[in-house]
Amino acid sequence: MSEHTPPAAPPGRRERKKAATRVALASAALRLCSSRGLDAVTVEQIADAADVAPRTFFNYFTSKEEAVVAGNAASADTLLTAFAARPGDEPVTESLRRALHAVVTDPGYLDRVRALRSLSAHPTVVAHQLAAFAAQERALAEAVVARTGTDPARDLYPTLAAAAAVTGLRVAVQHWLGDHGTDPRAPSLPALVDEAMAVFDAGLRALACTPA
Amino acid sequence: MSEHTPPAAPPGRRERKKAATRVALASAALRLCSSRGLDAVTVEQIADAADVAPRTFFNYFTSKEEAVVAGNAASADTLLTAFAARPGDEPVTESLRRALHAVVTDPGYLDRVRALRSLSAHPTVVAHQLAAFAAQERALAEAVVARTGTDPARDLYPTLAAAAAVTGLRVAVQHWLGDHGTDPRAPSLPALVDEAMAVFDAGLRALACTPA
DNA sequence: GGCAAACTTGCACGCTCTGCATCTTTGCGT
DNA sequence: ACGCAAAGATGCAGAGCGTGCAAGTTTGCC
Repeated sequence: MSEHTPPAAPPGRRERKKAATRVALASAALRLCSSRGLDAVTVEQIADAADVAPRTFFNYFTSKEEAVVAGNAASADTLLTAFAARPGDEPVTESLRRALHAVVTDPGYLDRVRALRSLSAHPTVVAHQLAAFAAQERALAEAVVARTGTDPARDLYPTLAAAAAVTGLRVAVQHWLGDHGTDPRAPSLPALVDEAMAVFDAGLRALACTPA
Repeated sequence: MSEHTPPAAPPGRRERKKAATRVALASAALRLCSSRGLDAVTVEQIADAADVAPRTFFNYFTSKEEAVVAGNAASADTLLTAFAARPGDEPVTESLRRALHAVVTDPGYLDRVRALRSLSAHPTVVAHQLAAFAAQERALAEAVVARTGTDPARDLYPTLAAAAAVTGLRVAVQHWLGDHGTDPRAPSLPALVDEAMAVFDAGLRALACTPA
């Protein structure tokens, strides 16, 4: 997610090491858990794989589940960056659609989605995954507020737009993971995203025209 | 959620006791945690309040969080029942809107929402709350499938419609909880639900007309 | 070099959650 | 009514989780 630090500041060695440790823990967690199964992996094993003490794990994450879904922060960054890169006079829904495309066409994203798929049987993982989505949604809503100058406390629009985008992404990915392999000519992920966003497009444009 | 048991079967004493214990545990968990704070409450205290052994708690729920949000199953039932009660020739979006009204006008629902509000600072509770929403969404999608006869593996519509409804509910409640008390003439919860569903209405109707 | 802040690590402790064995209750047939 | 079998409740033990605390170690900076 977006830290409120100066983005132009070159991160020092300490920051880089911290980030590296975080990534190492998160990827080790995802790799181990998706291959062996969630409950067959202990925090100690994850810490060993990342070459830190077990105690250190809890300086970064409060639970296995949190570490497993931590990679979603990368998608959130992709989404926010891509949204911010769109021209300001473009309709918000179009910017959102393009930003979603940037996410789903990122090869790393698909790898993570596939790895997480095997863990979708674990309710706690799913729960934390949804929490990550919610965080992404909040950040996106803020970006929409910044773009449109609306007041989120008075206007439902930015929250709804962000929710629609994240929901579209979630439904598209869910559907894509579901019937894949069964149907050789199944729609592509970007096409599913388009289909989902098309549903929300008209309504959101209409709402955008009526700020209080 | 809907058990696949014959609905006309009168539940025996055993079933009734089980249901009573479940409710007792869930309400004790919500009451204790919302008043004292989540981490100030142990499973043992919840079990004591429900007058069962600590071990028994885990025969019903796998964690405190799950028990705290268990009351959402009631909302899910309200939603599904209200949706099923709508006439079959009514547009699905209209049925969904009415069903959502049935949920948010249920006084018990508002009590639970308010109680849960104080726990929204705990990431694990929020995560499980979102998981409950997702379960509600899945059940609703099945109901839409049954109503429309669409194929969820091929058609995005039922999943998207259910997701839109639950998202609308979530955004409306979230917004309603946010600026309440600050603005005396804030919109009512049903009005917010209407506003959210209005955004999704046109797009969903258009999609509904183009099944493969 | 040396200081202070930040990070890592080890330790201890209470709580969570599960598997297993046992006991009690419920449902049901005779 | 009796008794059996299934289902639930309970106790116990143990592995693992998650956190506060008090070190030790590294980093940034003057």
